[in-house]
Formats: sequence, structure tokens, C-alpha cells
Amino acid sequence: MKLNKQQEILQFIQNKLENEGYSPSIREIAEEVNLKSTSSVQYHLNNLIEKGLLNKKANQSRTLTSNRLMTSFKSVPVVGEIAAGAPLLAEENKIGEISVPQEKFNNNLFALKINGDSMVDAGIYHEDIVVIDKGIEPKNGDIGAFMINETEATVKFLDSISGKRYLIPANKSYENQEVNSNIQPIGKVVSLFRDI
Amino acid sequence: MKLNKQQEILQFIQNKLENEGYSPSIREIAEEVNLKSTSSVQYHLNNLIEKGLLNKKANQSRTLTSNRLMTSFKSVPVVGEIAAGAPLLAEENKIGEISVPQEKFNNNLFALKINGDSMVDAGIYHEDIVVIDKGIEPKNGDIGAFMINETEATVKFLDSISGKRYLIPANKSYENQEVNSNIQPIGKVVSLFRDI
DNA sequence: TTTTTTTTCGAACATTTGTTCTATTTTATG
DNA sequence: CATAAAATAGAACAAATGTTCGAAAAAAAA
Repeated sequence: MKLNKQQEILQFIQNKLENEGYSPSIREIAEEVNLKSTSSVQYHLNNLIEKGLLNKKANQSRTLTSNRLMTSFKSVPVVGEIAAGAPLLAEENKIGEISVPQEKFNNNLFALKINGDSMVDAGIYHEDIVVIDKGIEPKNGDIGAFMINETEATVKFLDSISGKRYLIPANKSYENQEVNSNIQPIGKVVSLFRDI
Repeated sequence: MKLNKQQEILQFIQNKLENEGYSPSIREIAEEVNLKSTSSVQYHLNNLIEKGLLNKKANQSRTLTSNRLMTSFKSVPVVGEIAAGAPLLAEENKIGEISVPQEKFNNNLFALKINGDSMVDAGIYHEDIVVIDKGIEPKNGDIGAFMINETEATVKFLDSISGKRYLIPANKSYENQEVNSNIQPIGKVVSLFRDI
């Protein structure tokens, strides 16, 4: 397809931002899109800025940014096996990171890799990764993450049965577990990732 | 905690990159971290670059980039209901985007929002979002996405039963569907996202 | 074709900016 | 304390870069 100059310029800037990590200069743009004058580029840049497709700080070099490209995702750490004694989010427990949409991001988020099949009937499988919000205390009926004996993290339903609170697996092969002082809520499970 | 100058400089650069979208100039750094000479900043920058914590293009302004910060995720479009007549990935079918790790990214990826419960026994629920690789043709036993009558996209197991190929739901309430010329494979389902 | 609008060019200019070098100060080391 | 190393400062310079303005060319409209 034939691109007009403005599209061509916008495309080049976005590529440069994505691939190199910084904005091209005006002269670099001119060369790329075969314009012989920097002011021709300025002309198009002003249009693109008016349309809201670009931003730029006046009199500062290489400060072009593309709204569309501004990182709309933030990453949260993924925790796997919990090393004995190490606090849940210690660097040594970290096994990777995943990204969540910026609008859902907050600093209480982290992710946990599921070990076992105790929640299969809730569609949570072995090796799935669940995102947990530490800022939300799981309520009855919620799926939450809980720390057991300060050494093991588990994901279960929380609910009350005849006045007592239980961690309830979603798999008939497992038993309910009454909540006691050895069980501390970590947070609420808010989303899930799976590789297939 | 007390930060030394190098950490302070690195921190400032990373913040600027993340918040503004472009690198600070050396003089901006000098002012921020209370150094009166640009060469002092250069001194630290060289160290940081040697340590591999920063990158920079020589003689080019505002080209500092942080390896740690380089976007390690890329986004793929999410497709919802398929508008009649519109090709699967047409802009009008797009309902959002999700991100995937850069190392798993390729240009054949897109995502589809699941409608219905025909795959619940495979842990794929209504309104889950599955990522599909158009570059991988689903084989027997795979979960794939298929286009039916060029108007509807569906996600099912693919398998052979006594010589014939079927789309097989993971839910006993639904029937197998023999693969015929009205059914075109779109790609293989490679991962899954869910909001809880 | 004539007129108007859009796009491009060229050049000159003012800053911003990275680079380099030497000297001075501060901090660590023996 | 004496010495070496690390960190900072200052200034000067060259290059990169954004900005501006008027004119020319090209494209679109009348």
C-alpha cells in the first residue's frame, strides 16, 4: 500500500521508538522519508501533533513520543516455589514476570505459579499463573491466595460453612481446610494466565 | 535507603524513560542529581554503560536506554464478535489488546474472546481470552481456532475418529462436528488469559 | 487555465547537547 | 600521615539539533 508522508513519518518514528528505544532527530526523519529540508519534516510533525498522534517537547532533541505506543502494560513479578524462610516476594522466589494492562495495575499485584490440581474445577490448572492483589482481602466466595505456616502459598476458595471459615479446593479429591492462625490471607486472585 | 550517585542517576534515567518516554540530557541529569559539571555525569554514565546497565549512541542526544526497561512485552489485538463480512482481523472486530512476552511474540499472533462454555472441561471459560498463532496449523489433539462458514470463529479440540476429523468440544453437552469445507483452521491456541 | 491550497526547499540562526582535557577536591588505602 | 584512587568541577569546543522565514514547486480546486 502507498503511504502518504505523514503516515510514513509516523511509522518511522514508532519503529525507531520501539526498536531503538529513543526518538529520531528531525534530520534523521528527513533522510528516511526522502525530504530534503528539515522544515518539511517540521511541517508534518506539527500536523501529527495537532492530530494528537505525536507529542514533543519544544526545543528539545529527540523528545518525540507516540501516544499509541506509550507502554500500556506494566509488569508484575511471578513467584514460584517459596524458598524456606524467604519472604514471599523476595528476589530469590521470583521466576519471571508477566504484564498486566496499565489501567488494572497497582503496586499490590504479583503473580503466583500454581502447583497442583486442587483448583481444576474452577478452571485453574497446574502451572497456570494467577495474579494476586494483596490489597484486596478475599471475602467469602472469592478465590484467594493464602500463606500456610509462613512457608507455603496456596490458592483456594474461601467460604463459611456453619459459622466456620474454610479454604475450599475446587476438586473433590481434596479436603476443606479450616482457617486457623496458621493460615494468613495474602490477597485475592484477580486474573489468570496459561500456556497451552 | 541512601543511594549512591550512580544508582541515583540510573534511577532518574529510568524514571524519565518510563514517565516521559524519552531520555534526559546529560545536563538535565547533572541538575537532578546535584552535580555541577556535565563531565561528572559522563564519568558515571561511562561506568553504568560498562556495567551493561545503560546503552547510549555516541554523539547523539537523549539516546540513553536502559536494558532492564526495554519493553519485554509486545501487544496483540483481541478480536470479539466477528462482524458479518469483515475479515477476522479487521479493525472493526478489534475489542482490545493484550500483551505477550517478547520472546514468544510473532506476527501471526492474535487473541480471541471466548463465547460460550463448550470448552469448560479444558479449562477454557466463557469470556476467557485465548491467544492464537495463525502460523501453526492445529494438529490432532491440539486446541485450535476454526472459522465456520467464514462468519464465525470457534475454539475446539481437533482430532480424528475412525478416519474422519472432528471439532470436539470439551463439554459433554455439545456435539462433535465433522470437519468439512465450511470449516477452515485459523491457527493453534497457545495461551489463555482470564479475569476473575 | 487560473486560483488556491498544500507541500517542499534552502539557508541561516540560536540552542541544546555530547565530548574532551586538565585541575581540584574528596574519599579510600597503606 | 602520605599516597593512590575515585569523584567532581570548569571551561572550552565541536557537533547535533530544533526553529524560523520566505520563496518555490507541486497538487488540488474552481
